Amino acid sequence: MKIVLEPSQPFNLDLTLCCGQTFRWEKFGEYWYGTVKDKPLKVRQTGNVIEFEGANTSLVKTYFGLNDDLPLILSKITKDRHIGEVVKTLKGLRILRQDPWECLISYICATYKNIPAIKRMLHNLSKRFGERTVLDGYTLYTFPTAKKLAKASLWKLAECGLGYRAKYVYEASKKVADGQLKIEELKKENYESAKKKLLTIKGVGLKVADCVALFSLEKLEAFPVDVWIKRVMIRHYANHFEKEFIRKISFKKSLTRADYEKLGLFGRKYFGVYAGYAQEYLFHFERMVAKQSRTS
DNA sequence: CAAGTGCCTTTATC
DNA sequence: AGATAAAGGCACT
Repeated sequence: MKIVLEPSQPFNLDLTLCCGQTFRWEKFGEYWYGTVKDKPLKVRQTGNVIEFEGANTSLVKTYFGLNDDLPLILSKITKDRHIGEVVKTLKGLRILRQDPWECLISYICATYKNIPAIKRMLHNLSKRFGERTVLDGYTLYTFPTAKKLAKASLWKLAECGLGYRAKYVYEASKKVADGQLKIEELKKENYESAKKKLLTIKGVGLKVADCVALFSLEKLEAFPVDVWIKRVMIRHYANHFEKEFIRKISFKKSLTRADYEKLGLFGRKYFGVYAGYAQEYLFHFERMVAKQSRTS
């Protein structure tokens, strides 16, 4: 099937899938292959045409954020010269609407790991506990359900490379499997309330909760603060904070709860209701710059 | 190439 | 409240 994008609505599939918000898409030839919910999906973009197989148009539009009015969002978050440059460079990157369950487990696993390692963990989990499907001769695995992971042994989860995260994944799986946590329902709640409930899960701190809220619960005002965003704040937004605060977070390796809240609140106040978009643009740009300066 | 550092952090403890 | 340590193991230098 096909979607023809409005010329006024920029979209860049490669950027959207490569910027680090999602971890399980793979490109084979022309097409990107992945699974959404429990179905394999392939997608490619040629200019303003999106071709796909495995889902209906409505799901594809929702999943890839194509219902967002991107020009409006980008104009709202463009508050200064730096973000202006970033937006210009990465225009077309959209926030996905991922499956909340997969997103939760992904970001529990993501703590204190780099992206290649996160991809490896999630691939191992899916290969071992997900459903195997084949599309165009490529083997794809669906993300395992909560029930499936709740029945797995801690030892087998750890074997997927989760390390100490295995117990968090296991506990979260039980909570979701037995209905203690209705994660889909959190979409209906506001940002603060959804975040509060996510924080009751072990292994979910402020950063993970913000990522799940932003990437799967439609909370576009969430502003996750990780090491990269911390660097962005120090490099480009230091004048919005006291010198002493910047000095302190530059020196310290990890943020205190209060430090995190301060940076997150700044992000939401400064960039507004679409702060999450600003976060992802700034995040990806900063990582690209870092990569470039390494290879040059 | 080996060894060291860092990783989209969180929890436990004091 | 804030500081500190510990936690798999992989990826990069």
